[in-house]
Amino acid sequence: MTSDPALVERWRSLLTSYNEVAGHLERALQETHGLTMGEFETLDRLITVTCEKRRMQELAADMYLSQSALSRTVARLEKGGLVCRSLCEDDRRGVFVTVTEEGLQRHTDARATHRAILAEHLGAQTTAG
Amino acid sequence: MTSDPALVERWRSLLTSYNEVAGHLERALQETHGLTMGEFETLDRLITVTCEKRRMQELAADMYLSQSALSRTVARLEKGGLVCRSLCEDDRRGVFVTVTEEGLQRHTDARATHRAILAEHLGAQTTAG
DNA sequence: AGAAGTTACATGCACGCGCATCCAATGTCG
DNA sequence: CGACATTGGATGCGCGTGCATGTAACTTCT
Repeated sequence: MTSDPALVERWRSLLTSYNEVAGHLERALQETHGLTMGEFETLDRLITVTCEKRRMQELAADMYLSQSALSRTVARLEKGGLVCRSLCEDDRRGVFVTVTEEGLQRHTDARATHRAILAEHLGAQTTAG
Repeated sequence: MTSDPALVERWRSLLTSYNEVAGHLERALQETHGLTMGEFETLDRLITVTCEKRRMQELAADMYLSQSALSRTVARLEKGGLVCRSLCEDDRRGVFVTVTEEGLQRHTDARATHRAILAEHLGAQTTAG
């Protein structure tokens, strides 16, 4: 119970797989599209969703980024012209995030890289490297 | 081919699982034993192995940490008295890393926390949360 | 309405990371 | 032996993160 080697094994696999893929993904996205993995994932979440505007907290709930990390990530994306932050009138604490056309374009470009890296480094190992 | 939603799905699962577990693990290890996840994993590698001494690069190859990250991690562990760095006489560029008794003790303590967190946050989800 | 509590996001701070680079010790070749 | 490339590891630097906190906008309770 307390000594469950299989569990540790699974964790090491997860750790290895994650770092393998994340490392390559981060590098590839960065040097090809100037995007952090978190930035790409954020764009991805923003675009995948049906409604065009999303509030920060919805985004945060959807993904793994902490609230502060998301805040800064969106700030960076906005600074790069990839998204817009606009005030929510219903609840003026809230912030809506919208993808700009440039953001959409960048995401589309980056998606190719993304898929390629996944295929290369995640496709090989069936379940756990 | 280029559009393989299953692959992306797997990646998102991996991402979510990893961050879920890693987050809790990091916090738990930190506040209970004053160890980073990387520090714990390093100790773990050092101890699991049969031979008592390990060279930096062997360690690095075994785990996901980059060379620089490992260097600093070991430096921190040494500063905390958990490992010792000793020169390798055969190749005086090399550095041997040895776990001290205190390091062994700390690892044993932390292992319990480690297992508990894994059971709690990795045991629940069968393959991919 | 006014005070106290809660929620949404931003920000100061310290920290670990990767990359590029530096330094010392080997190895190679003429 | 001396010059050049290579390897093992340490370190300067910039960056993204989480935690704790700050600020503004709701909410609740009296």
